[in-house]
Amino acid sequence: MHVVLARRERLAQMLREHSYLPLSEVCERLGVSEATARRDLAALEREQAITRTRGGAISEYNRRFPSFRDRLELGAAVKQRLAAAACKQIRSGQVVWLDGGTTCYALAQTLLTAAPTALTVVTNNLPAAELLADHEQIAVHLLGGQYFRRSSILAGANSLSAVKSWRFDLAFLGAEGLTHEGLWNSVVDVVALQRAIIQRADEAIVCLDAAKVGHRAAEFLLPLAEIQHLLTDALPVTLSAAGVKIPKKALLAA
Amino acid sequence: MHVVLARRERLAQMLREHSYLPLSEVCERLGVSEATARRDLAALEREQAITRTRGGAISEYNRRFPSFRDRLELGAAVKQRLAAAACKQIRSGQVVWLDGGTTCYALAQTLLTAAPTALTVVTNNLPAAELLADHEQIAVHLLGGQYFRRSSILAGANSLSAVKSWRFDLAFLGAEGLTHEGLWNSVVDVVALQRAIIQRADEAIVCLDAAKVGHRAAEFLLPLAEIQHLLTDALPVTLSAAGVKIPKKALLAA
DNA sequence: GCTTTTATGATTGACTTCGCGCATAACTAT
DNA sequence: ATAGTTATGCGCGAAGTCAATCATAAAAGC
Repeated sequence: MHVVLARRERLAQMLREHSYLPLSEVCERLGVSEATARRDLAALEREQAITRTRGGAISEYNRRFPSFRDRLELGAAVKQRLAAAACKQIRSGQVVWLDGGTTCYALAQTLLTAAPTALTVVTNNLPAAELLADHEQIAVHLLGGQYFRRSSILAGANSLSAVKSWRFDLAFLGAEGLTHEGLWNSVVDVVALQRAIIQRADEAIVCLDAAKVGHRAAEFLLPLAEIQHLLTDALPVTLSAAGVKIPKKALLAA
Repeated sequence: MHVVLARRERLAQMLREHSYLPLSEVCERLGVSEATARRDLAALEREQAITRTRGGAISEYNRRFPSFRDRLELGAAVKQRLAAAACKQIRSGQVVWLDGGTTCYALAQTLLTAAPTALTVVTNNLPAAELLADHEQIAVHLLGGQYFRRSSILAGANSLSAVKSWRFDLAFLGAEGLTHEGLWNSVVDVVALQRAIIQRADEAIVCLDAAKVGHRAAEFLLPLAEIQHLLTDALPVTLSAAGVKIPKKALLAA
């Protein structure tokens, strides 16, 4: 009873390190027959610890950047439209901040293909960093900080002080909500970081899909008046219905 | 001719993002038949861009932390012995630096299972950070810096200044070579970083497998006299044969 | 100690995936 | 245009994978 749980934990561990293992190797490493290996795999899959594939199993598919992929699917089309619009704001050679969250990740995806010339991207968004690290034209810098696996970002006091050594030409920020009061976000550390970034950026662009208009979150980020640029797919009607008054010149077309 | 290469690039891209795709989805997303999808997969596998599995393909297995896994296999048993010994030096509640490289990654692996109580791990080693981020008892902090995919570490000027906000109880360092002159490493940025870390650590432990004794590398790190602790599987005979004279009390048993 | 429960490994048959060959379609180059 | 090259889709047999069943071995409970 206990020995089997330990073995399964070991298996989950192995998968965590190897990301993919064919069944044959699972058998070999665990020293069990195919049948038992399959049973272990099935058990772990029930616990949502791994994902089975024909002939083996993977773990990273679930484990890495958890919930990130799911959220990414939500409103993917909208986010890509926003990302494409955001991409146009970027000039060659600029130093650009990329915020955490799926909206900014979508921008990273767009950059990867529609990338301009040389660019310095600074981010606390680990999936985005992984993605862009491939690109020859883009130098990727990760901000320091504590690693929060849930949100796949770096944040905390160290991030805050790390920002101080940067100046950004352009900063793309995400947010959880937008009301007549202004912008909202859910995590206090993230809000503090975003404020620091805005201070150090020549231009700050808040990227926000229409679904977030009219919603609050736990932490207040910015009053409306201080939003330099808002990039959204929300219609002017939607914005004014929520009491959000933004000067036209601050609105970027998606 | 061109259209097929573009499609394969798109496929590689898709895999980069999804890490695993079953054949059926590849067909669907590419809008081609199974046969063509297989051919594309086979082509990309020949280019070492992806790894095929029965029923699909993965990319991260190859792409993420490239060469890291390969190096990890080399002398894995030795590295694990070193890691186990290193682990014993760690006390509860300490702030520990974990260097880049596979030797320190092995230490992270050991920590994951044989973990003590609460611990703060600071590192520029991305694979290690990913691995440890799961652990409830371990707070993982990533140092800021430029992301170098080849070595899977963060380094550069920003890392150097980020170190200044830390103090470490314990620092585990890797190195590429050890001669009668002292320690060597291959990358200048890494050496600078290591020096800064040593300055800010109460105790610095250099972890080094026997294969590296007697080898130089491009950059000089530390003279013998300044090595506080050396953790190695090399025999005293081997060390003295290479002219490496280390006080006994500085030598940690592997 | 003996019974009950649980875990394991082998076997079986249904099903899936694989790569090959071939015919057709698309694309190049002269 | 037209001949040659390359890419594509389908069908096939071979090989691989899967879940279910069953007999046996190991553990657990009383």
